Amino acid sequence: MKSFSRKELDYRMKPTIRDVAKLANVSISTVSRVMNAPETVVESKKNRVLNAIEELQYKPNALARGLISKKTHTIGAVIPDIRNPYYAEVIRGMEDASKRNGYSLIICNTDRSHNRLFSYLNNFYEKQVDGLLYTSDSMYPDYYSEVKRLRLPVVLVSTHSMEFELPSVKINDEQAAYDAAKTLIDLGHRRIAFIGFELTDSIAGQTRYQGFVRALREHGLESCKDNVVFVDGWSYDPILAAESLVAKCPNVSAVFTASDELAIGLMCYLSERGIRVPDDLSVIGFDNIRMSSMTIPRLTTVAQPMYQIGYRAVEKLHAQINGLNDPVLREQLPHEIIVRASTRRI
Amino acid sequence: MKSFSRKELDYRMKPTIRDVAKLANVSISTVSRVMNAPETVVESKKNRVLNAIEELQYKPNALARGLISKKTHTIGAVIPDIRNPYYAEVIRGMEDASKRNGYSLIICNTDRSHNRLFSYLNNFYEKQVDGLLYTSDSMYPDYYSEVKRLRLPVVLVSTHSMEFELPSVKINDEQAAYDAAKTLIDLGHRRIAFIGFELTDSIAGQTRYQGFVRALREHGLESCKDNVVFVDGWSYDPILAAESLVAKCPNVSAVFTASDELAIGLMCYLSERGIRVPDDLSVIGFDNIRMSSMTIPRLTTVAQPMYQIGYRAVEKLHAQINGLNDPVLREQLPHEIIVRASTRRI
DNA sequence: CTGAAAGCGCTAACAG
DNA sequence: CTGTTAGCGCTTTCAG
Repeated sequence: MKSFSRKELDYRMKPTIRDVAKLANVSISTVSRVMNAPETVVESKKNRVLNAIEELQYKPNALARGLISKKTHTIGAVIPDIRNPYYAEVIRGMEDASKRNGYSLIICNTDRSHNRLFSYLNNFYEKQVDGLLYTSDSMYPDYYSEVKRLRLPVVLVSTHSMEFELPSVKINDEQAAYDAAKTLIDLGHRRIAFIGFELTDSIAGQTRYQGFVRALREHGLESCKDNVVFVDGWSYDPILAAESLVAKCPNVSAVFTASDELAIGLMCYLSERGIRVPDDLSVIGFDNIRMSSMTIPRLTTVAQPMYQIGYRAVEKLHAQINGLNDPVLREQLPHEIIVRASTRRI
Repeated sequence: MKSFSRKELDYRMKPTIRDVAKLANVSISTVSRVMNAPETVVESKKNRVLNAIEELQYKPNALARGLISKKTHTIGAVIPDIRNPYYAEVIRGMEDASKRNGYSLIICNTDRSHNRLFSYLNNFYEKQVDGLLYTSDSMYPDYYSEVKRLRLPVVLVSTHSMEFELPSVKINDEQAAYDAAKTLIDLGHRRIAFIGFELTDSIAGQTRYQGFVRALREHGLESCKDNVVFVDGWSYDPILAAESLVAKCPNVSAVFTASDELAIGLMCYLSERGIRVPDDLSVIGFDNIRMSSMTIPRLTTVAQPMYQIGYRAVEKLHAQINGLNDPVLREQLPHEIIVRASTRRI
């Protein structure tokens, strides 16, 4: 009954459950039990197994486990571009939450390419990931139906979908933009401009512009609503954007930008043109990336809880994977205005 | 001969190779063959299989495959902190190279915790990753022996080891620091200071300080070699570091910092103290992170090819995994001085 | 409480 | 060229 195809403790091969069983003089089921339900194994055998495991430095093969359990404890994340400090921070939250909940994180950059998006989805499916984190892009119907067909749990991160019933976590972009504009207005500014993301971006583009416009409207400043420059949110040059804005609206006293990078580029451009911030122009950014506290002058901005967004997203995914209760489908985390030195009362 | 434990095309279950075989009316081996060696299958059957695959939207289970092939096409990367713009850029290179070579990337943040480092190593091993990317930390003997014991291919990224025969890719830190200091000296500066990483960091700490000192020595400026402040490379506050330096060396005309973030913090601090860059003080950074081209003034710095470091690291790992020829064990990529506006001739 | 046996989904000899 | 048959390493009934 002895298997000839099997090694006799060949030191070059990774030890398997069989080796442990042999050494401990029990069946492989018993070994399996001490790993998955130790309380069902009698003390004496359990110890023998534990010792064998220790001696062999045995570690279970997750592939074999996953093949049976249908769980890989791995989740896939698609991100537009990890170099963006915003996403870097979000990912950090995802990582920590993943570690906390026993998952590994496979990260993929999409550059918003539809092809890559699908290619990664396919790859995730083949690798049997337990779930998918879909970041900062709107949910396309064809992507949705594919995800649905593959029965892959998903949570949307820094984006959401009204069209589909998908869990998501993000801030309230419209309100955040409103608050930013309101901050400027409360400081006495009446000629305000905006650098935003294109309106085709329904998540960070439209919403923030709408918030900006609502603030203007509520304060009788509707004439400002054309003091706007839109950039492609995925491949913009902050300096160029600044240049366009200054050319288009030379007489404003404050500008709100849809990202801190845009604000930083603007301040760089202004500085080189001899325009002082905040003396000549107030600037308020968006995101509160780390760098924004070291700009010259330090940047006033609306802070997003980036780390928490990532962290919470994993928790939601975990809940979904395990059928746990998760009361709020579309979750909104609070934003906050951080007043620093780039804005002033006028 | 019919298996009762197997479904009859239950729509809720993922299709397996068996379903494809049944539908195409061939054996599972044939299906396997059209996936792995299509040329060995006769056209007619191949088409039937292909159609069945298409109809069922069949996708092979990578776990089952990996269990046999001993390859998961997955690599693990340990990184100190993904939020650091330097690593973010490196990871982007890793990602692209991974995609290119058919790997998925599992990313883990260590915060340089020894525990996390080992815990992730263990996890990688259980998940049967094909190889390991070890970033920016020196190789500890106990870690090395564990990696060795697990027979896990490794490449060191932005770090290297003279003690162990491990492939690595990084720049020449000593020379890069030398060049930075030399740039300042060539500009006429004679009172130069340095903000560096602690000397216990043998990779980015010692080497850069040594390069700095060598430049001083070669130009008879050895008296400057104590114009130095060291920070913990993993948890420093750039503003605090700047404060220390200015307090310690109030009379220097130029400072070289071991990272762009340190330089940015310094410029922020200086600006708030009314010290002008570069008029009163020249500053040269290190890394050339994206932000450094938008600082006020734009930062002169020594550029590391971060993206390429990550990219090349994956290629080296790939070569190692597959026993391909890779002539240079310890690879050094070129750095470059980028002169912008934060330095001036004196 | 414990072992034998049957797979998870797939690849790889090995015969035909 | 193609089907049959063993497993990869592990979990999970099912008897005992």
